[in-house]
Amino acid sequence: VTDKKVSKAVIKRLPRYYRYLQTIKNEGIVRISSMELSTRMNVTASQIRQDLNCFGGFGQQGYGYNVEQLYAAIGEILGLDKQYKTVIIGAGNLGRALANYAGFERRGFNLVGAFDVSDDIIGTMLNGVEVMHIDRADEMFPVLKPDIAILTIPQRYAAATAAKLARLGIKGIWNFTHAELNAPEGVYVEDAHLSDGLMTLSHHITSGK
Amino acid sequence: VTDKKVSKAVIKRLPRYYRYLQTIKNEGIVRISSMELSTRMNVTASQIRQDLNCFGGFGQQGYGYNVEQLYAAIGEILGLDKQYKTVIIGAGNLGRALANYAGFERRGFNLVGAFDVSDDIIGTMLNGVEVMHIDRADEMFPVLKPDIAILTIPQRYAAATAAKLARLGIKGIWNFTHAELNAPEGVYVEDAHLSDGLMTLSHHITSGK
DNA sequence: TAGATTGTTAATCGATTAACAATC
DNA sequence: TAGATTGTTAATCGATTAACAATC
Repeated sequence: VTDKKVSKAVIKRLPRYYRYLQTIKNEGIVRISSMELSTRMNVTASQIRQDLNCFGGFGQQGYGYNVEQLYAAIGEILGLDKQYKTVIIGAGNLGRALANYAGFERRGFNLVGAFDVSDDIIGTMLNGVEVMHIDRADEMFPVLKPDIAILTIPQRYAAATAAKLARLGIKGIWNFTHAELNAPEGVYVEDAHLSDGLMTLSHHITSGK
Repeated sequence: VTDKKVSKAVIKRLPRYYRYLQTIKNEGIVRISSMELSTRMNVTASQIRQDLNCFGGFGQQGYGYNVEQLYAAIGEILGLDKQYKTVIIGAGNLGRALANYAGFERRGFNLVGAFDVSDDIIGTMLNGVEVMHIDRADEMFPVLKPDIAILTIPQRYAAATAAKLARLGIKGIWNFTHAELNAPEGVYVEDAHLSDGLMTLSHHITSGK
């Protein structure tokens, strides 16, 4: 698995390959050619071969790709063979839904903590952990050692909280707030701006696709 | 607001412009040049001018852009001046969280119905509407006339349900399931594959950004 | 009028697709 | 060996950036 120069566009396509390969694997298919896969996924076979080759030769001439093997390889590139300690920052509706999100634990994202500011929420249980006041983060982070923070708080607290998380040594932030966080050094921010999707949707409906 | 040939890349950037302009507007700034905006947003001024020009000349030479006006114009392009009737299909944790999502109503997305299959959930209230059994969709859709369906159900029911929604005349589907829906004719599908974001996040953490 | 900044065309860059030699 | 299909290079396409004339 030797990386060449891998463009951001390629990385963004990997989860999609991974999802399709999972389905194909579950159908009991053992091998697949770039051509077959391209038909299923509605992309060009050329792109598939080009993309996969960024990470080394997974295929075999005259045969194609071993589904199981390719699935595992992409999973590894995506870091899905690892375990991640995760905390929820903001245990409101969305935070709670994400904490209970099924695919979450299964994919190696283990909830180790949850924080909020509301008295109504603090002390309640969330997927096996007790929700604490955010002020206890400083004391708890060295114990919990979380890798990833899921940020589901109001926009106005986002920037300061992100800075604090960075200071406490978080590696990645999954950002569900409206704010754009300019990622602190060493922290990767993955934005999940739900409202952007909603706007794109409304645009397409209104303009008639 | 005359559309030239507008690329998909441009459309996808509009929500981001919209968000920034909202912030700038709230700061009380009246006019802004492409240069100032480019510094804030960390894109090139050239791209901003190019993008905005797809929809006609919003700016003025020697002056820049009127923030209020540009904000309103982009909102209109995104169809945010309209109202949309929305139904939740799958009133589990995520569905309920989205239904209660603050920015939702505010942006013109009005919940008019919610459907599920679980006896525990049917009959409960969700943001002002009573959750019904999905089998009642056929009877209720002609009454409710929803524009958008938010799909938060298990993957295995996704394809069949999407087909049903299309048959009942839905215009757009906000897809939170793992499944890739090949959009039925006349229906726009906006995918919100949350797990993709999580995979990208894990990749970046593991490979060290 | 002079200065500023857009709208727009041309140049560059990157990403996608096509083609084919290598090889299983 | 012959057929199939990859890995990889070259050609094309589209999107981004630079430049500048138009104009407020």
